[in-house]
Amino acid sequence: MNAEQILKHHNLKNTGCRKFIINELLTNESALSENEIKKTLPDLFDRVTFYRSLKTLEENNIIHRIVLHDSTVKYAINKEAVPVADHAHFHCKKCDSVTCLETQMQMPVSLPAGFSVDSVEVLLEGTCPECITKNV
Amino acid sequence: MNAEQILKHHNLKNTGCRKFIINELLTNESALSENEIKKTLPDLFDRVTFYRSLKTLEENNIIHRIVLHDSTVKYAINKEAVPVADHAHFHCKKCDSVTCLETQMQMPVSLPAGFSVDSVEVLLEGTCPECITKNV
DNA sequence: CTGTGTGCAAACACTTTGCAGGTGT
DNA sequence: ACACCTGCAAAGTGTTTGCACACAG
Repeated sequence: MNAEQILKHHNLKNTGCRKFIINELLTNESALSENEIKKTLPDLFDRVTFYRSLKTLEENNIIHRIVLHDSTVKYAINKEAVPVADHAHFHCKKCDSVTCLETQMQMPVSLPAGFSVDSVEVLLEGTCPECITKNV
Repeated sequence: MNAEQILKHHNLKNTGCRKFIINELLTNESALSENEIKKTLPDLFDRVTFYRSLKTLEENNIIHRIVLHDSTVKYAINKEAVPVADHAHFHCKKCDSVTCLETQMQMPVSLPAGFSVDSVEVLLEGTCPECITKNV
């Protein structure tokens, strides 16, 4: 599905900013921050429009938000094959890229009594394959 | 160990703001945000001093920083019994409290090939025991 | 006494809100 | 035509930096 199809499928208007965000995320392996999304065309859309579009896309489960340990926020496309609830994220501290790991997640802790858990987020940090091979 | 002992043990000067932060975190079950720490005495120390003290305490492994999915930051005391690297955090969406779960963590994903992992962070979200019993 | 911590002012980055005008359907 | 999206201005929040003074060791 391309950007226009995705938007139509979610009954959202097919606007420039939304299409642009979806396309940037579709053509990119890793999750992107707002600034990284805008990198190719920095002044095409207003900052505010970006925030509102990102919010809309997130609310409609087209993208998901990833918050790193240093508080930076990145976004990634939701893929059917990789349900948001069930995958972990990998943050490479060398190149700062964030990847959705497509492997299914297991419950990481033995659930303590009395807590009711709605969602689990897992963030791995380390070095990604590209950086490991580069730094030989 | 009390606040002064902790600071001395880490070769840090025994200053008011540092003592205050450590004491607030020691006397509290849950992790606290900057604003929550300051709640009891809002104007005792400058905002900037808080940030610098929090940074120092974090760098010296006296406290650790927890970033929630909504980007808010909380801090918790490092306990010997609960190594930072090995415990998960629980965020109650009802009362907004954050708890360090003292149970040992298992590796949540089957490690994909080629990635080198330094650290794992796990954030559970849901409802805490107190809120569950209250809302009967 | 000396190096470090603190307070104040200012700047910066990120995000939200209100409103007027433009656009998709 | 109408609802909704966008751009601009402005404000709010969280955080950092520079500098002069104060304080702990």
